[in-house]
Amino acid sequence: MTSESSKINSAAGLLGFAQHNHSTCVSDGLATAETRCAAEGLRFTPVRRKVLELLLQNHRALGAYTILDRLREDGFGSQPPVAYRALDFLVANGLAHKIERLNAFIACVHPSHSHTPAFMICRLCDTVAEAQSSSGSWALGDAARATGFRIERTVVEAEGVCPACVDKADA
Amino acid sequence: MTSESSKINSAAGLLGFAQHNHSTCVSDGLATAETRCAAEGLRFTPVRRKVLELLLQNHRALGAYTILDRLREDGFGSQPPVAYRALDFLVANGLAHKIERLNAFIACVHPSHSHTPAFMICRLCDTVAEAQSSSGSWALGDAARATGFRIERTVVEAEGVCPACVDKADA
DNA sequence: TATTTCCATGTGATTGTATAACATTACATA
DNA sequence: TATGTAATGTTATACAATCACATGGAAATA
Repeated sequence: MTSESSKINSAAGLLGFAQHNHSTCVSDGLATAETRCAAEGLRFTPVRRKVLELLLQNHRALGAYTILDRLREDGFGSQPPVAYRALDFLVANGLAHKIERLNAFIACVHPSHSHTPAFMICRLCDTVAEAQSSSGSWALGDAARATGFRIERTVVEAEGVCPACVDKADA
Repeated sequence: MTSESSKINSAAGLLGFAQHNHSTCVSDGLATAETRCAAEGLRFTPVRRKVLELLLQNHRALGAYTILDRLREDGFGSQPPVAYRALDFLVANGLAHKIERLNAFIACVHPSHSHTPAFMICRLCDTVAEAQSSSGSWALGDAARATGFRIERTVVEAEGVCPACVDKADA
């Protein structure tokens, strides 16, 4: 890696903030998940599929109980574990991420390769954009290596105001 | 900034993992807080002082309800808002930080200057070490500037195994 | 095919985290 | 003393996450 910028997707590619044809996000996401699960012998069951579909519907993070409500409407189980188990599966297999700052979940935008995700959260419109970085590229990595701390997972979440909301914010 | 390492305190200085004379941590922390509050016209009340003292007692994050229990033992109010308001005050004034990953709180180890904190959390002994970085130095900053996203706060938390626990982890 | 095994789903109950809403008290100052 | 403000206290409730246990179906094995 030559510069810090190289570690992050070009800004124009940041889904969520950028204009894009959202109609394909859901279908593409589900198709990718289907393929991946088949390839790895994972069971992409109806509940799991439904939850991923809900997460893909917009580039916002959904709380577990919001998801639960939608599941109930669709005739699935209505107790918390139903949602949490599906979410655990999706997160464990890189199809979704948990946004710790919000205690909420979002679909992964590039589930194909393993990565250390980084997020930008707009506090006004709640849109969440996922940036990509290679693992261990953060400055923390240096301090960790020096101390002997073994990093297993890293949470990087920036909170602020997205381009579309900047006008509102200054008003 | 010349290299990534320059953004983070030298590893040896990472309190929490490093050997240090802990007996002064509490008293020093309280004294610093006292001075700062006086200087800035903030009221360092008994509850707030007690909560900071509890947080300073070890380099671990405490949940709000653990704090609440200790407050009750000391004759303070025992309902959630009592703890949360004190914690809000401490966080707002840079005397403590919230560890989002754990939904828990920890005393700041260098409350003197404003900073964007970064944490290393040991999943075995629950020790949390705070590293320091200048704001905007993270790789995310580049992507943010390019997109037009205005970062107001950044959460950086690494989870893993601390030097002291590495042996246990591999067993 | 029958059976066993494993995994996923479902439910009820419980614990933990956080805030809303409102009443009261302590303190500074006019 | 009267008044405004900040802090504290209490009740109740919303939201997040997990435990324990029962059921059912798909896949593997005999």
